[in-house]
Amino acid sequence: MIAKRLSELRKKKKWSLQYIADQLNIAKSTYAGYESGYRQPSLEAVKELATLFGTSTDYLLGVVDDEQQTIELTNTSFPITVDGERLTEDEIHQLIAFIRVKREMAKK
Amino acid sequence: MIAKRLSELRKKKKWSLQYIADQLNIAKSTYAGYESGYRQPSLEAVKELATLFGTSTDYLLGVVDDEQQTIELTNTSFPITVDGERLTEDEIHQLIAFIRVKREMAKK
DNA sequence: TAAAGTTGTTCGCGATTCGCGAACCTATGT
DNA sequence: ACATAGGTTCGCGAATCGCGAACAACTTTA
Repeated sequence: MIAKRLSELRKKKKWSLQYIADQLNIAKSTYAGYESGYRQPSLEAVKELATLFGTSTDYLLGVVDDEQQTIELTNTSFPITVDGERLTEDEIHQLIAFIRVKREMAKK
Repeated sequence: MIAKRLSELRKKKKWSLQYIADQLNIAKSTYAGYESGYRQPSLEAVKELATLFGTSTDYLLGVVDDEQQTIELTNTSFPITVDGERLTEDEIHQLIAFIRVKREMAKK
């Protein structure tokens, strides 16, 4: 599974095997092994690859199928900030209302 | 890192080494090696452990901490949705502007 | 209370897998 | 034609794996 995901992500980014190998400080053939399924990356390498590709290890390992996490504002348990300052519950509700009104008006 | 996390999680759940080993179909000594740091679990084992503990591989591997992740709107790394519908770049900018204006007015 | 389990730790063993450079092919550019 | 870059595969030595065994410290059972 990780082999397929790595191959897809790399092609999407149009990166070469050598480039990724350089970023992780491993041999080109080593990384090639990851993509072909001939080798399994170390846990450390998996972490670095997730960072490099801007995705999660859960995605690389196939635990989840979404490359990127999406944040649903109406149902989020995460703190949300603007300019580093956290939004209050009320502010988030205002933003949601704003978006809903905006969309409703766009329909007419 | 994974060793520490596994040990913490197992104790929190009050499970024995043997119980986890049975769930993963590996030897007790093998799992013990994971917790002591003497061995590294396979990628497959990491996935199964995340499922068993009800956590993410990102947490097990130490990519993220248990602390809640905060989403900075001005640095939108994730897609954001309201009622399941994704916000456009413009909409996000409007929300940011809205919050900034609101804060500025609150100062006066 | 003696015997039988349970738990967690560590060890050595054989087998597996790792990471590497080398070699090779194809395509592209000089 | 030659050089360069990307991608694939191979064999090698070294590192690591997963296992059962053995052990001490408790806890449970008879």
